[in-house]
Amino acid sequence: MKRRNTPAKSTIMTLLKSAESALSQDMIEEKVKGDMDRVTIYRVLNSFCEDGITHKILADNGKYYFALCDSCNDEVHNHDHFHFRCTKCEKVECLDEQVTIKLPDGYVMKSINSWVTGECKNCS
Amino acid sequence: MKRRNTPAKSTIMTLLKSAESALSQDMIEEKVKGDMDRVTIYRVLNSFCEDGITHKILADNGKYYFALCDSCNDEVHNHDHFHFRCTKCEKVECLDEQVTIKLPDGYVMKSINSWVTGECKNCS
DNA sequence: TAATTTATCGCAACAAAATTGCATTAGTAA
DNA sequence: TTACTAATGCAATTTTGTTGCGATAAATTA
Ligand SMILES: [Mn+2]
Ligand SMILES: [Mn+2]
Ligand SMILES: [Zn+2]
Ligand SMILES: [Zn+2]
Repeated sequence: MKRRNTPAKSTIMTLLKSAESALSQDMIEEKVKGDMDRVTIYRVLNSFCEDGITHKILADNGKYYFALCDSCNDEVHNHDHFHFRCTKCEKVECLDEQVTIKLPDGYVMKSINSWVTGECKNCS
Repeated sequence: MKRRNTPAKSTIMTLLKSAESALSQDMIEEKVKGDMDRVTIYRVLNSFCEDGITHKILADNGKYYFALCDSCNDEVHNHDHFHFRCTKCEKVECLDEQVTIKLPDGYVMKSINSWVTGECKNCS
């Protein structure tokens, strides 16, 4: 299954690159409304994730946010940092601060998903 | 809007009380299957949350989990601890460890939602 | 450049989860 | 008992995401 470059992919990729924050499914859908089909957006985003170009994170509002992978390698996505979601402007960003936790004996950690909700520095 | 005591509410409340862990929407639905309508379950759970009797937390598997509020009072719900979800037995539990984070200047925290996924001490 | 291959697209249909509207039932207080 | 209306069950609807399939077009080859 060889990938092909298409207008749909370029458009979405440009959106993700120009976004200073992670974009949710419906934010993307809103921005490209009319230009491409709903299904195409889903498929493009999924293919990006499959290819390790983006990752999706589930926020505490129930929505998936997509972001370009930066310091991730092909195999390992590293997101053990806090994510911040602003309830005013709805922007999502990765915070520098790493999540640290000491689990009780016998517990094995596979992944972490930590969200802080509030107001960002532009909105507070 | 005065609340009333009904069989549906008692049933669900009993389930929550007897559960040693938080229950997801569909776990509850499974247990009361046939006894009451799906819609009623949704409405009962929502009313519990509105009244501050329970809180719901969105897990990183996309499901909502409901738990009785323990050390919360009417106004303030305090859940700034890590939640653990076991991928084998699917149990969800609140960990003792508090989440600590120092936000960058200008950021205001409203709430925290932190999940660790892995294997619990019974399953590892 | 033209033909070939098949990834991708758009559209319709489908599916699952949750919500809403409304007529009926039943909890509560007078 | 009666009156009031919260709560319920059921159907319809909304929301979100998936699947199937014929048409389109990106990439490769001739
Ligand atoms: Mn990544
Ligand atoms: Mn609570
Ligand atoms: Zn903001
Ligand atoms: Zn377990």
